[in-house]
Amino acid sequence: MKRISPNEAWTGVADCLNCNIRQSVLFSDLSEADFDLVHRPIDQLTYARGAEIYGMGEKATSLFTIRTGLVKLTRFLPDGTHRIVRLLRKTDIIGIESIVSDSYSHSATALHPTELCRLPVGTIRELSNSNSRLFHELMARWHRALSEADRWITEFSTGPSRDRVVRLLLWLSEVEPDGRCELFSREDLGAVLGLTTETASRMMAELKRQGYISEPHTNQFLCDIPNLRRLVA
Amino acid sequence: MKRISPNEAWTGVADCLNCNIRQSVLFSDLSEADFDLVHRPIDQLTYARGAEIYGMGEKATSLFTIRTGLVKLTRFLPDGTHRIVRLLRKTDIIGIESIVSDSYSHSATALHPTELCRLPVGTIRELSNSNSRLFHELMARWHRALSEADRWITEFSTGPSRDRVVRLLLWLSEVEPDGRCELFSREDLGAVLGLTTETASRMMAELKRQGYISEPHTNQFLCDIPNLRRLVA
DNA sequence: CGCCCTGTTGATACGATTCAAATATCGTGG
DNA sequence: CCACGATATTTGAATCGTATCAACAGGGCG
Repeated sequence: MKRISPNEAWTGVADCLNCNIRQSVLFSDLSEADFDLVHRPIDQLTYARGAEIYGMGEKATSLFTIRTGLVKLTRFLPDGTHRIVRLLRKTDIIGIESIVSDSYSHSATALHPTELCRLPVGTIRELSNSNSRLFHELMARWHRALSEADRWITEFSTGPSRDRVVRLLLWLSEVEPDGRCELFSREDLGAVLGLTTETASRMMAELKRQGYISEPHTNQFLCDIPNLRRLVA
Repeated sequence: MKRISPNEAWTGVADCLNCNIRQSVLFSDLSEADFDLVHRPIDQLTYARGAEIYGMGEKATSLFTIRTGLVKLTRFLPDGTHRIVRLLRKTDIIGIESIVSDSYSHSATALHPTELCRLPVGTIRELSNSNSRLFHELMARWHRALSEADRWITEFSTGPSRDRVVRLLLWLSEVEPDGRCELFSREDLGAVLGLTTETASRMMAELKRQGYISEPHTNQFLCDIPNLRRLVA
């Protein structure tokens, strides 16, 4: 439940012009001249599993591009309960609300070891005034975020627990080859799907027994995608 | 279940300069000169209860500002089930995805009699190139939409059915004075909260019996806001 | 080695769904 | 304006699924 001593490390200044995920990144359309306008350096940071990137309500000063890893966004309700409202991975942006809001809307925590680029919001604001492509790219990001939120509602918050688990496995497999997918704690799994830890665990165990998934290493699963798909068709 | 012959009516060309919700509208910051750039007229439309405004997957050509009424956005799953993913009301925008997407992400249907202004997406795209305030306003709208989606996940898709119903009643009361709130069918209520029609109905009946809400007219409720709040604190 | 944390499993209680029936409401045409 | 049929809502009883509480197994770490 409680996660203490999160751990974060600075790993260098980003070289955006030679970024290896450049084509899917916020700055993909920027010219070399545009980069001259970026005065403050863009830092690269590494977070360990469980490390908090920012907290809900904290002053929002930066947005982040995920280079590798998996990040959860958590929201807390007044009654003390909480729910994971999104999972973000390579090339996704977290903290995009900093452009238009003073504070972060969620807590962001690394679920897997994660590398980020930190973009000071001032930089983004300046660039987006002069660069309409960046603006369009930003809009597309908002759209993507909203689409994911909608999927969360329809796929991860609706229907019986087994279907929700299956849909999440399929979602996690989307970006990895041959049905590989890396999971995380049963507690977080429950918080994604609006289920208890025990139910999440039971469903995973049952899928394993029925041969839909196997677990070569801890939390490294192999999914029988076609049959899983059939389960939730 | 089935709603046929939805009904829509053109009620005039909008006079944006003298709009009575101008301060909360997308064009609030536009100058008179900006409006000269708006070549195509902005139509005002009226929709009856149950009328479809656009369908999921349809070619997205316009976005709409809600002047009065209540609109549901529905998403359909491959297995045939559906879920209402957002409710939108006065000053909200629907179809904002048309700016960056070819097709609408949801079906939009009027739950109450509804008046809209239809803004051709071309107009928005042109204006947002030259007008950085419109830019910023658009971003703020995306942010608002995303925040609402997050509320949907945490408040309307999590926890026991009674709490979900109560949270929705509080949400509906937010924009109306003294705990008034206008509801809609139990079926839609269920589709908002991820519950069956029967469960939604039972919860409403129980809240009524316990005195938390009363129903002076059909689907016109009076809510005891402080005590309802206490229920979900 | 033993402790703590996470995950798994079991038994039971509770809550939501399902199916069915009765009642209320709405819209329409007489 | 009322009566009728269609539709929506409410209620009931049985079933099913999930939460809860509790116990236990396994792995990692001091």
